[in-house]
Amino acid sequence: MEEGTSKSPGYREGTGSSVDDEDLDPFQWDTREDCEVRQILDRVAGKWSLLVIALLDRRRLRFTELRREIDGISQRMLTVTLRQLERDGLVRRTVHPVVPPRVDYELTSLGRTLHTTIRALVTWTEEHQTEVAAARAAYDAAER
Amino acid sequence: MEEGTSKSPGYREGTGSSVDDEDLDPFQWDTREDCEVRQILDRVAGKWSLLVIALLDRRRLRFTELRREIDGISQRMLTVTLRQLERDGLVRRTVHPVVPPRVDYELTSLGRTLHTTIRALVTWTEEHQTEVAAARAAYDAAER
DNA sequence: CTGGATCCGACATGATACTG
DNA sequence: CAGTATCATGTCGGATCCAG
Repeated sequence: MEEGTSKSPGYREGTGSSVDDEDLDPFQWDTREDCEVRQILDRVAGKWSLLVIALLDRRRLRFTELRREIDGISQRMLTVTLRQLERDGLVRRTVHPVVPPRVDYELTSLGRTLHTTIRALVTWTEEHQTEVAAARAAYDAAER
Repeated sequence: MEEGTSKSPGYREGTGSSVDDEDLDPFQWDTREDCEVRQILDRVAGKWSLLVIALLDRRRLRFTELRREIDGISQRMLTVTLRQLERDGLVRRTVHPVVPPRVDYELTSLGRTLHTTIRALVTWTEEHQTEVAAARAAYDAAER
């Protein structure tokens, strides 16, 4: 491998109890961003991961189908992205032993729950894109 | 500037009607990931943004305080991160005209709503870290 | 068709020195 | 104290060639 294969040298756990409380110290979860949060965040933040997840959330797709639907992705990145998602248990890869190789990809139940969570972030973006754009315009204008 | 100052050459809008529907095509929002979604995602996915946001969600902090609390961040990245967050309207920067320069940083209301949204992703991570870790272990074990 | 292996450029981050 | 400027480096993503 070469890139996002970070071997995660080790991570503490045990504090993994449900954290629904609002008034918790940021250190409770953010300090250890090298452990789990960042791992997932890096996966989600990838240039194509989100798109692949969204596509697979609709229906299972073949390698070529994904390649065609995304259009703009290199087979290299599609492969890398799928491998990462598969390794994290978010995507299931099924190889059909037929003459022309056929491989299907689909979201696992875990992947589907992540997609649901991610949608919240996307929704936030859609709801506040105007405000962010305005803030940027104001900032850029003032910085002259 | 040098890095994440991506000038966003332009982005379509007008389709910006409220998108609260659940059964929408992934293309409805993911294809244009160069426009808004990715912009925000890149900000959130940054190595330090999340940590800074979490810290500021508790209380306003000075530059040095952030630097000391985070411990591991370079003054350079702290500056860059804060500038990005400020440009996006997530953080407010206040300069006090005193003898030894004093600058305060605090989340804007927009930044606070983003923090809330982000927490969902963090929560997901905490709730499923075990499954992800297991999936990785299984994947790595099988790949030999 | 479904990838694996390489080379390479772009950008993000870190380290260090300097300044108002 | 709160940065800015510069240089070094690691990683990500793209292009290309090769293979089962």
